[in-house]
Amino acid sequence: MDIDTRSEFVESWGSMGVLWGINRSMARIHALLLATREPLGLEEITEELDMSRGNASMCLKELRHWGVVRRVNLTGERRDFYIAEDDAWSMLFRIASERKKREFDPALSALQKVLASAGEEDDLVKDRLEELEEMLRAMDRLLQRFLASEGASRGMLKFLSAQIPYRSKKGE
Amino acid sequence: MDIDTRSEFVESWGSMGVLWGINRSMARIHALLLATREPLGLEEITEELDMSRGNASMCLKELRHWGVVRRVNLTGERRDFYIAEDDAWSMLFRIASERKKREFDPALSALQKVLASAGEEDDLVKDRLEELEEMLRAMDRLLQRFLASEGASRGMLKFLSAQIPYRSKKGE
DNA sequence: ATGATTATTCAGAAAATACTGAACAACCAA
DNA sequence: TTGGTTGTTCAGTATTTTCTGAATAATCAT
Repeated sequence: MDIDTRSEFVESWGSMGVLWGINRSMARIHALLLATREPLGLEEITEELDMSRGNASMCLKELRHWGVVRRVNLTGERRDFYIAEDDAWSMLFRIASERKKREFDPALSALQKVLASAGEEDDLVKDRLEELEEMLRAMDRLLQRFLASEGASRGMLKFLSAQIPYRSKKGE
Repeated sequence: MDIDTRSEFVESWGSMGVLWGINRSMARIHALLLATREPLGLEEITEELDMSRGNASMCLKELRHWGVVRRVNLTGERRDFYIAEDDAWSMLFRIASERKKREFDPALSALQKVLASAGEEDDLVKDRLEELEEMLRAMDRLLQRFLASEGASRGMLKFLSAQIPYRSKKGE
């Protein structure tokens, strides 16, 4: 694959990462793995993306935690290698759910509390906040519809997992 | 309105602000104006939210720039006062559009370039990236449908803008 | 065991972001 | 004009976030 094109993709994906709340390094690593056929080792990643081992290691740990990246062992290789999981949806799905829970839902319920306590005399405020609540609920529905589509595009699991000749490792 | 409830709303809205990419101070000011019947002056805002005049002034400038807050003049008052615009949608609409343009669209086109340059031999990568592209386009459609609903909830423009024959005083 | 290789952690450095406050500007009234 | 009041700006500061790199841990071969 064209190397310039790939690095442009890596950087774009890095910028977009903030949209779903992951930092640039994580998103860049994820992009690199997505765009690469072969599993990559820490060495290759730090080299290609020009970042420290420590940072890369931490990012990979988190990416694995989100279920977005998997660690594999190649026969004859001592080092660890990493590949992107096949369903990129899961990243969005999990991270978005998490953020929704942490940031969205509290605001929604606070708003509903305000609404409940707004006396009838507060017409202006009440109308405005009702509109706001409607907006949040619209977002909620939209988000849910989006998240519900997770799994829709599964099924093309003709993926690396099996075909990479690898041996298992304890403590995985 | 219950003061505790209101401040809880202000803080929640502040946290949620980061979701659409505005900072805490801006979102808090916006929330305060949304939850308040009367127009507020700089003084009241800095006092209630405990922030500097400079910060509040800058935030209000930006909020006006996004078309989310309006400046009004009260008869007999020399100072400026501020109210939240009636259609809170516009905030999301404009900010989301902007972010989409800056962060989303470049990633999508970079991805499409990668796809175009991925040779047929790269089956694995290609499949994976096609799935990714599909995901981004799904988000695109969703975002567009959401943004298209702007205007749907207009029409309750029974608002402050002109009427305000008002006189506010410190120590309400 | 020892040494060689690779992985992880985390205290501190660096960078990015947000905020303050004082200087200045704009405005008004007398 | 002057003096008083309010608004805006921005250089510097504070805070938060991200990254580095050296220390440590883990693993493997011999």
